[in-house]
Amino acid sequence: MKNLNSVHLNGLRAVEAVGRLGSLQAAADELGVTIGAVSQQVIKSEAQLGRPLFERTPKGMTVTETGASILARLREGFQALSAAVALAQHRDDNILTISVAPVFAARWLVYRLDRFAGRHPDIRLRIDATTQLVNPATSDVDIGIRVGSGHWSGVKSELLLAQEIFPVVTPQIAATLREPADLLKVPAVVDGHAMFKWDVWLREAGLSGRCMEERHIFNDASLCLDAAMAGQGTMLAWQTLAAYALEQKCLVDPFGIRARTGFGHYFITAEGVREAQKVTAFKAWIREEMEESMRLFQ
Amino acid sequence: MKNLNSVHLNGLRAVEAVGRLGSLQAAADELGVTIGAVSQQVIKSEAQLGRPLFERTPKGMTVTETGASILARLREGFQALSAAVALAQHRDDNILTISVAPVFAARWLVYRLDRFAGRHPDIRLRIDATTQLVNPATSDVDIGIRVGSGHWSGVKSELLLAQEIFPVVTPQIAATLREPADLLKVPAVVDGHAMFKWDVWLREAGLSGRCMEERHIFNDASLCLDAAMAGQGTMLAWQTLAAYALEQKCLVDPFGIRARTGFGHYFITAEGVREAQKVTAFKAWIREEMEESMRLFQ
DNA sequence: ATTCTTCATATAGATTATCTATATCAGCAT
DNA sequence: ATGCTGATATAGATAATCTATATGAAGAAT
Repeated sequence: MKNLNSVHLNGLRAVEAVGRLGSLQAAADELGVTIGAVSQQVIKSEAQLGRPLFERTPKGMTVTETGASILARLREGFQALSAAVALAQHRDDNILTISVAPVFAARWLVYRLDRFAGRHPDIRLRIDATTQLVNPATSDVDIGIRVGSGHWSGVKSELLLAQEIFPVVTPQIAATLREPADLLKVPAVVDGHAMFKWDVWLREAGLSGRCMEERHIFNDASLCLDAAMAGQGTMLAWQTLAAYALEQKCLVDPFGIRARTGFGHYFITAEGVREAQKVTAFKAWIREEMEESMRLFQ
Repeated sequence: MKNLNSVHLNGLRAVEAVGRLGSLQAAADELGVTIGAVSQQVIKSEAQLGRPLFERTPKGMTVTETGASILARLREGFQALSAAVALAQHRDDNILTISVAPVFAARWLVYRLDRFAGRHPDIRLRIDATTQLVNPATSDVDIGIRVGSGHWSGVKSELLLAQEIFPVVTPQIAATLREPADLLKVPAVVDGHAMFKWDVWLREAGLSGRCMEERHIFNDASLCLDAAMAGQGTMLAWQTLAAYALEQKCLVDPFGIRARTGFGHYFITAEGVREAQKVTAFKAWIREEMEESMRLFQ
């Protein structure tokens, strides 16, 4: 599209408007400039293109034949540009764009969306599932939820839930366990991206210095949980990851021993910006759902 | 498309280029400006649209989700504008655009076009049939042929053929005529737009002061000739109008008396411009065809 | 820990594009 | 002859766009 370097886009727009509207006056009205400006731009554009596009008659300007086919394409072009601008400037205040980790979406949020729709029928969610940290001030996201230290620069973070870890196994495996030390002999499936290690829980369970039989490593926590649900061993899970599987009794926490990792679930919003009502409503709803979800851990 | 008034088209182009090429540097190369210029334009366009279109990462700029759909439309738009510019700047030197009166095209030129194609296989004609006088300097026409005085301002005119008029009738009507005065009793069909009257011919035929029985008036010379060919009377025709009908013996010139109108067929070209070779070739061909066509009047 | 590289942004001021205001021209209608 | 309509030309003001340069952030290499 380097050929556009040899012409002025404003001039092409003037040409298109005159061609479509039939006179300099009508084009000037639409473009918000004077007749003289449009006349100059049309004349200059014809020179840049090396071809007359209009014939001047006492009754006004008529399009030449080749001008007609050129104008048809100009019109397509400016109509597409206009549609782009309309799309950009359109504000649908009833869409809330949230950014969450895929695993959070898949293992906790997706099961609750109907309840959000029931509570807030006027708000539609747009879920951007990504592991990358997002800054709502410089992206088109309204709010994010992430697990981490909470110390991220450039954003406002608000603790939602302190992260606790605990082993999960299938009920069949759980039936073979009598005390926490029995767990040392169960193969462990490992989430390679996890920000914590087994020793954090082992310490909490009074088994400092001991080691798990770590086996398969997964690059996705969801896959890792699937492996545990398939009976391939135990996984060191956290609340939101395991909540639904626990609730459905596909997995159990055999001893109820939980260790804090020092990390947490945080809301992420733009710093120094007054919070939109839909964002406030969403946070309140998430807090209620989280509170209800955590009851099954007591 | 008034919404385009609130944005800068050059800025939208910078946005599109960055979105398509992935970096400020690549976009700057295509647009022929510096990185700083592109950066400023993108930032200003995001402000004008009221929405971020890119997320800035250490590896470069990535498109936001809504940015992607906006950029898709911008791309369509600039591709169409680029196609328009390419179309305008394209020079097909093998197309010759001529402007002739519709009646000249229909009654004389169209029957000879195969011979032009045979003689000049590399030149394609684009025939703009219109009664309006054309100025090749200010339109996209290369050459015109018109009947008139030849005194038109702003153009160069070159006599091709002096206009002569003569009555034409069907062979059946001709068989009933013995001398020119017999024609006075034949109904005359009249071309309302003709620049001459019957008295010009009557004077030449030695019938000054006499009158034809003028009947139906037509606003199109071709229709008028059709009426004559349908046996509805005599028409005062001129050479190029009647040539083909005479050649096919659908009509005859009963007495061979022709009067000069003072008008002529003229080539019309742009003043003070060196003639393109294809224009010269076309004129030479027309002169040969005209010469051959006029032989049947001798 | 330090240095280098890559990519984007900010700023000041120069250059170019675009605009307004006004005068003028051509053709048509009265 | 006059008035109206529509386009064009011109001078100069205003805004858009650009270059040159400095700066900042993040990641890679040492």
